[in-house]
Amino acid sequence: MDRKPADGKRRASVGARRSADTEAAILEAAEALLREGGLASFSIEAVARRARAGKPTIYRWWPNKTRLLLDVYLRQKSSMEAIDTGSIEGDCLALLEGLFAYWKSGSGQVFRSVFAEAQSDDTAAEALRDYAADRRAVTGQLFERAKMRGELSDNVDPAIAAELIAAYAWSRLLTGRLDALRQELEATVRQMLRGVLKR
Amino acid sequence: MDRKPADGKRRASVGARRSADTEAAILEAAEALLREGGLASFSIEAVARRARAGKPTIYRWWPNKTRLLLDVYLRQKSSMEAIDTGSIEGDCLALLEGLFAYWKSGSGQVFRSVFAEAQSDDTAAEALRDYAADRRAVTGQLFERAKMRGELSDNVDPAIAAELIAAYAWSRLLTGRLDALRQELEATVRQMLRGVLKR
DNA sequence: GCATATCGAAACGGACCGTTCCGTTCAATA
DNA sequence: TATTGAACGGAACGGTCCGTTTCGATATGC
Repeated sequence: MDRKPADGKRRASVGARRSADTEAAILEAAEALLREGGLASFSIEAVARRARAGKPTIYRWWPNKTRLLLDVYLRQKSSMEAIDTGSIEGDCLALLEGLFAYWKSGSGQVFRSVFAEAQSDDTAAEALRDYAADRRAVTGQLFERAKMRGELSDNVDPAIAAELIAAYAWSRLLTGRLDALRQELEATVRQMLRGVLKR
Repeated sequence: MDRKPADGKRRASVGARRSADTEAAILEAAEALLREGGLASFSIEAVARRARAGKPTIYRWWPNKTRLLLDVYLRQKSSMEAIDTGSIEGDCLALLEGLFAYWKSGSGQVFRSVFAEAQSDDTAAEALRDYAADRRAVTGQLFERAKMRGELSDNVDPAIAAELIAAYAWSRLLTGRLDALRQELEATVRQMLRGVLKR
């Protein structure tokens, strides 16, 4: 007995190894189900059927349904190329238009599912908080740059600005209102940047 | 046979009528479950157990779980007294602080559950859109009033302003970040109202 | 060959949804 | 007051899903 190494680590490679094909098939099936039917049609059983995999195989590599959902979500390449239009107004518009188009292409369903899951699952909530903080940092750079250019007031907090624009985009996604006209987006961005107070 | 009236309408009142006690017990049990454990612990079976009611009784009056959730949600008294501090900055601060305190008192779990449900259920999504539009109208009045007072620029759109502040509050709720310090809220409101552009 | 590890298929217990049946209770009416 | 129809709670149902267990088959390293 006790044939394991003293350090407790499993031996590296005896026996069959994890099938990369199966892993890919599971992730692709899960993503497809989410994009097509959202969280309602996303179940481990449906993923297994579609991937021609066994449920135990899924549970061998993912501890539960939420983790699989998060894996699909985090695996999505942002594919958001760097934004730099030269003005903060142009940057914000490009950000929102790019985001809305990306979400409308199917990824919105995945993101919405993560949001839904995060309302009752702690691990999903934590993952979403981490992701949101990361996005705030990235978007904040747009405002940092604009500040460097002298476009913004000196006492502006880029993190707050990034949070406001992200909150707007998310609320549009989560209430199913991504069909904003260009003109509407322009008015919103302009008011967000200029504020409302009389000057 | 054919003892029903020719117009097909049911007779108004023969037999027992809907028990107001039972209806109240069901709604109270449902609300309590949502406030205590969120959407995860909200099931028709649990509601029936807690309300000492039969499942068929619930399904007799509510077509499905989502409608019962929405009924609990819409029955919550907003209890939000009218806001009028004299300045738009004070109004926005009072709005956010009141909202956060209200949500922290337990109602936040109910609202979060509606948001989660709305990500995969169309009737919940529609109800949420309607509610959001209503809130935009109410909050927009704060900005209308400020405009009347001459506090705001003439070309400000109160609806956009209301949408931005609601989006900020919701994103805080949905990502579990209601613990904003007073100072943080003040900075956010100030930046939202003044904008970020150099003037 | 033999031990180990993976795989898919099938089945399981448990929870829940939404429905059906049953016997009881309640209230309007004849 | 007796009758009648409607609402009630309890029990059970078929179905779906979660997460687990068992099984036989297959792939890999010693």
